[in-house]
Amino acid sequence: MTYVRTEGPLTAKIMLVGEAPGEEEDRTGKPFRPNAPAGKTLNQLLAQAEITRAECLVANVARERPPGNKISFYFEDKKMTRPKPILKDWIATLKKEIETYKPNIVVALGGTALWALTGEKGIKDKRGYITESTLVPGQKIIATYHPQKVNYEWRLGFTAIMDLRKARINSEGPSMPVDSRRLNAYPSRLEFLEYLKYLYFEHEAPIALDIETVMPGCHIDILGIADNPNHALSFTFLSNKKPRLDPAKEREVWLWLAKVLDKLEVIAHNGLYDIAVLWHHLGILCRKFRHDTMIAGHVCWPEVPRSLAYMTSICLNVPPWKHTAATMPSLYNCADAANTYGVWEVMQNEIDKLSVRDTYEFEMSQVWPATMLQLQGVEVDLGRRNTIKANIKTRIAQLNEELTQDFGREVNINSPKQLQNLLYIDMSLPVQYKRRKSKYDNRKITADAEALTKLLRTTSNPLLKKILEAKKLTKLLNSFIDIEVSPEGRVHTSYNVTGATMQRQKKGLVVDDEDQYKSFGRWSSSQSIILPYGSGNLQNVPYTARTIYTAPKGHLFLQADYVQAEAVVVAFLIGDEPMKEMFRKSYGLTKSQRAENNYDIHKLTAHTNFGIPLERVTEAQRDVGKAIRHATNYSAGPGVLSAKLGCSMSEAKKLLEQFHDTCPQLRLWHLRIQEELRRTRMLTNLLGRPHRFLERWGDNLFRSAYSYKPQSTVGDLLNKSLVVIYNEYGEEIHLALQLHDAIYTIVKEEELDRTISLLKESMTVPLQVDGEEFFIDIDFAIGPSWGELQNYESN
DNA sequence: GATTTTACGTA
DNA sequence: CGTACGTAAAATCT
Repeated sequence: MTYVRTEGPLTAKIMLVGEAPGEEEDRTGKPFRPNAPAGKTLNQLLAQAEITRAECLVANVARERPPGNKISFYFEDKKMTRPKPILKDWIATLKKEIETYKPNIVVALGGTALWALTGEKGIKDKRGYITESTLVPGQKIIATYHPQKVNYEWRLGFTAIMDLRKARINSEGPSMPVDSRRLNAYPSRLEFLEYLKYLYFEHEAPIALDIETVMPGCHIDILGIADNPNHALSFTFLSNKKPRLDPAKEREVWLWLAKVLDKLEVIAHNGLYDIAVLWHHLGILCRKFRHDTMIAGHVCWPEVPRSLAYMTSICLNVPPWKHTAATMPSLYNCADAANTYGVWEVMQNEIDKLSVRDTYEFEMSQVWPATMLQLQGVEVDLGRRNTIKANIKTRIAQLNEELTQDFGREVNINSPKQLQNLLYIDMSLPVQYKRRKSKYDNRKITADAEALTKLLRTTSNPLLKKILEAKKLTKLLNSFIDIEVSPEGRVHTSYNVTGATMQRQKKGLVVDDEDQYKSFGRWSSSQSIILPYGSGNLQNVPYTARTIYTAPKGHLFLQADYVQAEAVVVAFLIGDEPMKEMFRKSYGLTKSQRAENNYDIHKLTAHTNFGIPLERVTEAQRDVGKAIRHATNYSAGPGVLSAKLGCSMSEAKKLLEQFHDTCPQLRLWHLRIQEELRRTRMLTNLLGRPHRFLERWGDNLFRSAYSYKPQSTVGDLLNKSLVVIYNEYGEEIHLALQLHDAIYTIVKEEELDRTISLLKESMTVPLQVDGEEFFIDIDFAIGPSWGELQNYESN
């Protein structure tokens, strides 16, 4: 084993510390070799951060390559907190090197280096902030992701580059950055009142607002305001969930706050939450909420985390503070407010630099209908709900009883493990594997619905049919029928304008959630933490469960949905003339008129694919057309198609080839998308929303990119209409739900036709591809509940 | 008790 | 080698 020495000029301002040598490092005795993956990536990241590697000291914590490149080898315990003696020695060496060479800043590359320098774990939360080392007290450090982690998760490269830039900026001297913020976390009531009066009478610029809330119910316990990035006050209303002030005195504070919020423009981070709570609990309308840093983050960097802690690490040079949430909540809140202000100033520039102001304002305008929909909720017909619930329960019990008889014992079919054992061991059925995302992934045994369906098809075993039915009903019951409703008999959902959920309840606290953060401009829907009633997500309720949502007496559920929206966009984007022709001809026709004329995209696909005259395409052939169209639009493979159609792989392959022969435009368009990506890694949808893709160059990136323009155009189109309906006709149109390409309203029967014409007018928005204008048709359907909608053709 | 995995609902 | 989203129950970890 070669000892890998620290490399670079001894007078370096920046010292980079990695984890351990790899194969190439072991061979050459030098750290981060450019011909090894991690070294290559490190060099790329440094170049982008404008750091000259030759001017840096480069070291590793461990000086010899561990077996299998596994750093855990050097630890006594699995959690990697107790180093073995050899690692202790190396850390002592590192300490000595830092003390001797005195770099201005040490960059910890990855979790192991962070731990060695500070004793702390959790690179994701600790990265991006300038802190002091505990290994060498007084030594300035910053942590970022290890280059090898960036290799595995390419999108982290953006973050690593930003962190390295911060390191460069902080490398001019050894001293810690000056923190000039004045955070007043414990003002007296009079002091806070004075501050509110000052804001009301003298302050003119926007203020940043942040609230902390306690569960259950999201009552405000702390409220912070910043009037600039360096000055904030936080006032505590509740301690141990009890008011600190007597009601009259507390009311005075809220009254002044309401006056301030009525006068000054407000900046917030995920202000959707704050304004909903202020309105719901206090009746305070934050009418000048104009700026949101989370929305700014989403618009500027759609594939990057959007929590305040993350954005602050990228935008500002302030100390970390999120760890103070539990111990010093008011100071934490105060820093939240100040940092929100600071991030906002930076993002203002970024918005203009990236020319995304229109998209930003567009997302801001969605805040109001989203808030209204969350607080309003949807009524549940409890009588109906209970009937359905009882019926499903009876059927499940019956099926379970039969299955127990059939198996000769009790089997929990909702347990993947038990079901697999039953199918593949007890019943000796052929083992089914999950479709892999990549051929390099391991094959995984599965007993999911797709596997069961396939087994049912090949073996015709009636047990499988029962299992499928029981599983489906259990899901329906647990997720969508057996739900808790509010005392008012309603359910609520939180619509997330920036796509993925950003906050959720954890141990009673509201925390940021950063697991997923990619969004193409469509809203997501999740459990409202203010009004936690219902199944949470209202965008995935199955048709059978929708019947429990009924319109009040004398009212109807009205659905307005864009017809074949994504397919229309695809047709015009790829320049498929027969498809465009069909959509042009059918535009403005009613559903029945389209049917009479065989204006049907899937029939058309079957027609071009099999050469069958349009009017002679059978239902079965149409289904094949539909499956092919679906598969090809999103560049799915033959595996998906064969599963969908229940045909063999070779048949599916043939169908796909046939499709591409008759519709070469699609593949050409895919190539054009690749070319567009190659130039700037940016795609812009038909409504001007840009999206910068951060994933590694390859098929996954391409597939994601192919779906971007159609999906996000339709999402934006619908939200654009929704905002118009809310702003222009909010008083007379009762909006109920948003479902990506459909808007649901509740109407009085006598106002049906007028509402339809207003909706039609608001939803008719022109789109353009290469100067050619087109529209997407709108269909209407009505019914007594969300689940019983019938096509409605008004005059 | 907390976190991860598996499965599954919608567009 | 569809994508995107959120949630429930089981499995697994600590």
